[in-house]
Amino acid sequence: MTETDIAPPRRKRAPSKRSLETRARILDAAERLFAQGGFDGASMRDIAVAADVPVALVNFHGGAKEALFDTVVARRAETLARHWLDALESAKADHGPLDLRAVLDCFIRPYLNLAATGGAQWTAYARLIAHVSADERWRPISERCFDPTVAVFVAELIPKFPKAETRRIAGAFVFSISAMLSLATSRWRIEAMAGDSGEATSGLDEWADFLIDFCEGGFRAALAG
Amino acid sequence: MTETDIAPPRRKRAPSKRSLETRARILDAAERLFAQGGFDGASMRDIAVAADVPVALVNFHGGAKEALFDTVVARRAETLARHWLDALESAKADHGPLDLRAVLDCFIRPYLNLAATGGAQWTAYARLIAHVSADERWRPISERCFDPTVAVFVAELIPKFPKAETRRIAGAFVFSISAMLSLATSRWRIEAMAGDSGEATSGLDEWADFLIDFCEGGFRAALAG
DNA sequence: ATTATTATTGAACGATCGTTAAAAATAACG
DNA sequence: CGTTATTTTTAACGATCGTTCAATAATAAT
Repeated sequence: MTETDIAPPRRKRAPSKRSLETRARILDAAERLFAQGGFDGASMRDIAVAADVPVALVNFHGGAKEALFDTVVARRAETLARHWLDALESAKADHGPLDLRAVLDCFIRPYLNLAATGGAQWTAYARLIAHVSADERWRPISERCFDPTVAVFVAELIPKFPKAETRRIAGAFVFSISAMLSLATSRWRIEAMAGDSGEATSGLDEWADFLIDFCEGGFRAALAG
Repeated sequence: MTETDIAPPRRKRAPSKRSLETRARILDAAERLFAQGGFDGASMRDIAVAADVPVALVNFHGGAKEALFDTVVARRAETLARHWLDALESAKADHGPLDLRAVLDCFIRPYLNLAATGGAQWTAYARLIAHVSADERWRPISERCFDPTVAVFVAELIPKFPKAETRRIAGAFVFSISAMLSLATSRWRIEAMAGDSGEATSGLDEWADFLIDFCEGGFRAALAG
């Protein structure tokens, strides 16, 4: 029982509708700005301006800055995890035991779909995850919000490579995750590297298929035998 | 001829040896702290303390903060590029025309080698590159310092996939780069995901081979046909 | 409608930020 | 050595940072 285990303050009344809207507006603004500039790149005042509220309200609804960051990341984590796990379960229900590609598909496609077609907030959240994933400082958040789901997928892959060490399967999955995040956060880089040539712009599904091809081939080649 | 094209101030005397040492100490400290916390995560005062100099000296030797960041990134860029291109040329000289794996090897291994065995400063620099690569804000630096070399490698790969669009080859290379950076910056994540099991820790070369296997397989699978 | 609780506001706190200016010290050159 | 350019130091500037507090307004509960 450390000092951090303080009991949450007891509420005596339900929060008003307006208050909930304000809170949501603040969290949305924080999500957008944190996604854009990371934790240090967004200030509480920037967030307040973006949410169109006085600065003190950000502290009131979000707590201290680190707590706000934590709240913003955690807010959609469960929904995203459910998307991931639902994809896994419904794929199993539809096609029986899953092969490697199907497992990768269940991880990559829901994320890219939400990032591209889930609205501006999910687009921001997808970028935010990249920040959390890149900075060791947020490892506790990662462990709490994402690692459990990732562990499910890794566990799903282990029996498919009976001769491979778990460490390597996890490594290949980390490679896949980083490639996935790079696709969501820096497609501009890819398009730029291909030159200004007017090649037809690819859609989401095309890139998703391409990425899944890449990861599947990577898994097979790196864990063969 | 814009206002930014100001002529560099003419020197009338050679810089002293002590001054060069101080400058190097400052750039080294900035490199370490920028690598750790990114541009916004490191303050000029932190850098000054780490370099054991007064704050004003950081400005004197490094200029404004953005210029300092730029200088730090550019400082080792040429050396790294030469490592990359030398690997390419000497591999060609030794084995004639290179296959896919050899090209990937020439890109991945020099980077990982420098990151792991090039000393603390190169380890920091390897992490710094990940920051530059992840933040669109530093795209000009990327374009100037790294994109030319990357373009050489992509050009080397194009004839190996005559039926593939350049955009896709570039995409697969970006996937490979992000996986490579993730290996240099977050091996802790991989080791953590594999569980606390006491599996023997892998060395650099083992992980490098593994990553190259992964990328080669990814390229072949994604660009097949 | 009254009251108790929550939400919002405006202002301010101390700390730290990047940057600059002017002396003081150091090193290079004639 | 004496002179001059360069480097280092010390101190301070204004701006912005995260956070807090006392007030006022708004709202749910009685």
